Amino acid sequence: MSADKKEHIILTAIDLFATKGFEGTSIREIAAAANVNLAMINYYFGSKEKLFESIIEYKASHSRVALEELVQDTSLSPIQKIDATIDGYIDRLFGHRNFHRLIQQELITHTRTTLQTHIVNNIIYPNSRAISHIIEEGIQKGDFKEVDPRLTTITLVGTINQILLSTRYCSKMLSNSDDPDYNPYEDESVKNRVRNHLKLLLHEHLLKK
Amino acid sequence: MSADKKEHIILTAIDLFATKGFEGTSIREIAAAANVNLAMINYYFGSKEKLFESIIEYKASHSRVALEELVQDTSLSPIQKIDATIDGYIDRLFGHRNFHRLIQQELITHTRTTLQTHIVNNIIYPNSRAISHIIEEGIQKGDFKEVDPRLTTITLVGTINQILLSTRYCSKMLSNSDDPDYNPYEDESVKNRVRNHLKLLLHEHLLKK
Amino acid sequence: MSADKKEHIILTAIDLFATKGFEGTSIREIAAAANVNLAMINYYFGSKEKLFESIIEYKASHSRVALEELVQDTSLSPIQKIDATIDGYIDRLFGHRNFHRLIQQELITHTRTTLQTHIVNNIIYPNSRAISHIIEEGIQKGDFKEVDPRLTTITLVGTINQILLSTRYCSKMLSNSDDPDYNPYEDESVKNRVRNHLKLLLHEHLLKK
Amino acid sequence: MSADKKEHIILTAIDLFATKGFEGTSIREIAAAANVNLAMINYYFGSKEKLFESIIEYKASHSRVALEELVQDTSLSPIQKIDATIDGYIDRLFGHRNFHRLIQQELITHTRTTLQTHIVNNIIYPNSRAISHIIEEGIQKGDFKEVDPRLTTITLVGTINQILLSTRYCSKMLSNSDDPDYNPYEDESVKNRVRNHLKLLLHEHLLKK
DNA sequence: TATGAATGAGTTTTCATTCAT
DNA sequence: TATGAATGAAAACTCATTCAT
Repeated sequence: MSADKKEHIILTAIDLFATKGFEGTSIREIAAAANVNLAMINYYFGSKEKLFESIIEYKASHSRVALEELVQDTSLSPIQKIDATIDGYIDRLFGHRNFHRLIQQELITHTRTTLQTHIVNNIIYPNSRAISHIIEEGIQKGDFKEVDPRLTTITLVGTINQILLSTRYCSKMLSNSDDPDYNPYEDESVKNRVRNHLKLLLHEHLLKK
Repeated sequence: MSADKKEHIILTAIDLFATKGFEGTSIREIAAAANVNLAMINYYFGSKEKLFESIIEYKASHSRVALEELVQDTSLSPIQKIDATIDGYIDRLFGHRNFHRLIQQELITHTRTTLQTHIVNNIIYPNSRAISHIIEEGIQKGDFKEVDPRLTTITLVGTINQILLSTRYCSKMLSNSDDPDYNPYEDESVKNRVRNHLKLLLHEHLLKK
Repeated sequence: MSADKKEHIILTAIDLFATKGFEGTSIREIAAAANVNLAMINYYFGSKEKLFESIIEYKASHSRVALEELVQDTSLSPIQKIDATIDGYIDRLFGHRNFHRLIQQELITHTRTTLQTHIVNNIIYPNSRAISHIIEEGIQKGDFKEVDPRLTTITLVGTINQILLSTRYCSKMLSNSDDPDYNPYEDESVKNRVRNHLKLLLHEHLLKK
Repeated sequence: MSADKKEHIILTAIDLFATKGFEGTSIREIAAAANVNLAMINYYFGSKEKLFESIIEYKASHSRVALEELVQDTSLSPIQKIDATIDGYIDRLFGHRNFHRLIQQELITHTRTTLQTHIVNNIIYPNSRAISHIIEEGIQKGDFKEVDPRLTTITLVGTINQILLSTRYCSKMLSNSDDPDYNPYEDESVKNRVRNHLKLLLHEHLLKK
């Protein structure tokens, strides 16, 4: 099978898994939506669960965050790194929100324990730890106040996650919209509003006066 | 069926749904875990989906938040209301974290559209709007800065949700623990740490110097 | 339980069985429709099947046809007996059409073999045989032609059954009506039309010129 | 699945549905009788109800009656058309008596309303109307008396249906047989007797002297 | 490599019936 | 006598997976 087709299946599966959940989606539906043969999915991915793992792997390799490099970067001040993190996070998570929702579901439920461990240890935690390191660096350098680095990280990540959680909630909260067709995630003004809020919030929280 | 038994089934189902998802949990499992006859669940709740709705209803009526009263309360200053909200939210959400996870899953996925609308309109959104109102009141009174009330609310809610999301992530982030038996949600020091972080964060963000 | 209540259940069950079939009707539905306790039906009739038998018994004793007496009656000529049979049959079957449909279903299918034998031997066949006897008597007396008495009986019974079979078919055929609320069986003009047709048909067929 | 296997399942289902009713027959039984996997029936027909619809469709396309052509045929006189109709009907209905019983059950009960409408409008009524047309043509041409065409049609159809209704009733009435193994529908003498009776009956009823 | 057909184990749901009171 | 609660058995249906080609 061409790599293109494999990718096509993965992208189709991400959307379905994200909106219907892993057990709520049948490989029959995925096959139909991706316009491929039902048996092919098992043939090429091995099983439904392996398909899920392939999705994780594919995304992990295609959208790795440059956070670790950011941490190492000596040309930027800690607060500049924080701003860069906010900008990067918002762009990336808003763009891959379905994959992100997938991950979150997998974290909330934990049927596939080893996979969850993998996700936490290799995807979620490293990113959070990198942000924490930036904050710790700022504290050490005397730029930042003696805040709780881990919880500050959680606030940053949690705010974005809360927005990504539910289109409906997000629309109601940020646009007072009940229109089911409105997509707040592709509204640049929403993105800017979030960016500004987070930067303001964290500057106040982190920077010494 | 006695109300006790009905409640027992609901509480059992919440835990299972929360950890394995709605589709990932069979009513067989629920029946076994609750030690009741398989057919009884359908007999008394009508269907698996109706059981889910019963859970929402039950929880909505048993754990209604006193937020609206807090908004109306004239004896408290806006910042005191924010502090009370943080204290109340943390206690309540930590205590009902499984139900809370259930709700979040339902929001991420949206197979049951009308139920989701119900949850957003009647449970999630009213609480968030109440918090926003407190912030707006503070701004009007001149106590608070001209922040974004909605996004500030999202930060408050999102931080707690992020912590509740995954025990594993929370343990790693807040206790550096890989022990699968450690429960950070019943660790008072964790709760206090979160409380202090949120109060500090929001005081800085909201209060005029 | 009062006899009235028992009768009420039976009458309710007849209507449900007639329109949804025996296996297509649950005793739960019957209990709900008759406004009685579900367990009571089993308690008083023993089982669903026994309820069915009770229906047969009840109807057999409450609407027994006077055909046998008609056969014996020496004051009427054979053709007068035929006319009386037509009149009586139409009135009775049109009035009890739901019970009649019940019986017909039971004859088409034959899951309950002994009950079917009972119905044929004690309800259906005796009536048909009585009509055949009248015809045979007419032949013997020289009033009637040498027709096939059994098949002539079947034509008489079959014509009425065909009309009773399906309200929709009957409405379309006899009234050109597609109105789902129209009830041809309570339309006196329809009954008269059927009566006249059958009498004309059988007079021509039976009577010597 | 091969068309043969599909046909095999349909034919098996017709027999079971005809003798036990639709709700009285489980797809398990059908699968066992047809020697196919239980899941395959749902897999290929979609559901039990869809299987039923497939049966109707299959039969409708495989045994369409040539009645409409008969109506148009100008080389035959009306009474010749009637005779041809009788011959054709008897052969066809006797041959497909199980499917015919199926249809009749579906007409008596009416759980599946739209399907019933389909059957009446597309299968039953067109045939009856075609026969009525022949009779009307005979009346117009002056060959036939001014009879009731619709009721005369019902008599023709109803007589055959009455015979097909129940093997037991038919055996007792036409052969005085209580032998449960006797099949009157494959007895040529029975068929001839019915043919002759109907022709005699209708000739007398229709033809001017 | 690719796929239509097939299947066994699982699901939810419905049912007639029985039980405890 | 009467009934709300409970239950075992069976129903229809769905599913991921495998097989034969």
